[in-house]
Amino acid sequence: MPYTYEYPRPALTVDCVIFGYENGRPLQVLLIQRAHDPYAGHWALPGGFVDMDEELHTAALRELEEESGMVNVFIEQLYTFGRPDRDPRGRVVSVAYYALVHLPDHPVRAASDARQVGWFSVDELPHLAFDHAGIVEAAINRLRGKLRYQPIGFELLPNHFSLSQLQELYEVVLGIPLNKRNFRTRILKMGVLEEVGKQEGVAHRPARLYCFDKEKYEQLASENYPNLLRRGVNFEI
Amino acid sequence: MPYTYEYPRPALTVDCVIFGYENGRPLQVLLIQRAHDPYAGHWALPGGFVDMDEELHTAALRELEEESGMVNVFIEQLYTFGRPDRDPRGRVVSVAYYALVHLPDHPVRAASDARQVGWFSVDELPHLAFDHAGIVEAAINRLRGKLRYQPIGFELLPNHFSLSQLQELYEVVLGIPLNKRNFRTRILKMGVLEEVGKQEGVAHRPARLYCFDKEKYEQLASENYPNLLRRGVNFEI
DNA sequence: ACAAAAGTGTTATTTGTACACCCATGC
DNA sequence: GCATGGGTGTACAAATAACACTTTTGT
Repeated sequence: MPYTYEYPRPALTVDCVIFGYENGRPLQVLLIQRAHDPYAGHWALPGGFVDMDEELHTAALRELEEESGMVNVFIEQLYTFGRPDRDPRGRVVSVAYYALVHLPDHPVRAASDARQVGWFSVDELPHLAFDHAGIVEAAINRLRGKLRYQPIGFELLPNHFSLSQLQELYEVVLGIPLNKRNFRTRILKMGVLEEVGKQEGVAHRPARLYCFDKEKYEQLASENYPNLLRRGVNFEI
Repeated sequence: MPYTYEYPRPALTVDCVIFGYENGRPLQVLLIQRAHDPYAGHWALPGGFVDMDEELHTAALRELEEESGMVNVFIEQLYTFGRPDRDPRGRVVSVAYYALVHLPDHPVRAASDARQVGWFSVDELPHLAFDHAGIVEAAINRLRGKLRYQPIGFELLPNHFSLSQLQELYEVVLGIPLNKRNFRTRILKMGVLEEVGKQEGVAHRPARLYCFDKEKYEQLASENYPNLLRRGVNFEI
C-alpha cells in the first residue's frame, strides 16, 4: 500500500558506528555484510530506515539489533549525512549514531538484511558501502574528543579494574602511548576512583583495583562548571 | 502532482539558530514570526523543508535567506531533532544548524513565510514554536563549548580590534566576566594575533589594534595536535 | 589636573613533564 | 633470586589565578 505526499520527500535512515574495546586489543568497529542491493556483499554499518512513529535513536537501536543482534547499547548522535548522491537508490539522508562497548559483553550474530557480521580493527577496515568510510572517520574523531573530557570508557572494563587496564583503554582508543606516572597522578587526583581491592594470584605485585564513582564525578563536574567557563579561551593549541 | 512511495517517509526540514554579536551587547538570536499554521503568529527559528537535490546545509542557507534575507553565513550542523510528536503536522525530522555572525554586517528583512523577523536577546526569548526552545538551548551550549577551543569569533569584530573588544566578545558569549590581565596574557601567548596599529582620537590611552593571523593559528594547531592527544584524560572537572 | 580606558608587574600556587627507581608476587 | 608488572619520588618548567599598579590619551 503506497504512501502519497504533495511534495517529494527524502528517505530517512539511521546508521550505527559501534566501537568495541577489549583488553588491550586494537579498537574495533562492528560491520555487517549486506545481503541485498545496493552494495550486496559489501561491508557496511548496521542501519536502516526510520519508522514513522519511532524516535531516531530507537530506530538506530532497532536496526542495530535486527542486523547484528546487539542489545543494551548507549548510543549517541554523531552527525547527519545528506549528500544528494550518497545512495544510488535516490535521496537518502542518514542520521548516524555511535557508541563504545565492551566487546566481550556484546555478542553479535548476523540477522535480517545481513549475511555476516564482524568486528574490524579501525585501521584495517575493508572497503565500505555508501559513504560509510567517512562516517566511521567522523565517529573516531568524535570518540577521541569525547574520551578526553568525559568519563566514557569505565563501562568497558571489568567491574573492578586496575589503573594499568584503564591506561591501556585510553591508549587503545587514542592510538598513542601515555606516560604511566603522569596518567596515574592525574586520574587519581580527579578523585573519581574508589579503591575496592587487590588482584590475586598474579605472578607479580598485585594491582590495586578500582571502580568508578559516578556520583562523585557528577558532583565534581557540576561544582566546577563555572570554573570551566571562567577559564575562557583555550584554542587547544 | 503527488509523490508516492512504497513506505511512509517522515518530512525533512532544516532549522537555523543564528546568533548575532554586536559590540558588547547581549548575545542575540534571530527569529521569525510565522505567517502560516501551525503556530501562525508565533516566533520560531528560520527553517523549512529540504528539497530533493540539495545538500542539507544548502537547504538551511536557502531557508535562512528566504525567510530572513540573511546571506553569507557560515553555518555548522548542530544536531538532528526527531521526536515523533515535535510537529503537529505529523512526523517531521529537523536537522538544525547554527552560526555566530557580526550583527551589523547582516541586515535582515522579513520575507516568504514570515510576518516579521527580529533579534532577541538569548535570555529574553519569547515563547517559541515547536521544540525550538530546546534547539536554541542546545545551540548555546554548543557555541560556548566551541568558543573555548576554537578561534571562532574573530570575524565578529572589526578588521582591526583591541584586546578589550575581544574580551568583551568572550564575556558576552560565555555570559561571565573574565579577568583582564589573565585574558591578555593568555591570548597573546598563543601567538595568533598580529599587531596592526593603534586607536586614534579616543579620550583615553589608545588601544593597540590586532588582527587574527589565521595561517599562524592553523600551523600551531596542526603542530600541536599530537600533544593534545598525549595529554590524555582531562574530564573537564 | 582629571577621567577613562589601556596596559603591566609580581607572586603564590597548582599543573605538566620527564626520568629513574622501588615493591610485591609466583615460580 | 629473578622475571614481571605494579606503584612511587622528585625536580624543573610552565601555566593559573589574583590583585594592584602604571601609562597614555583628550578635554
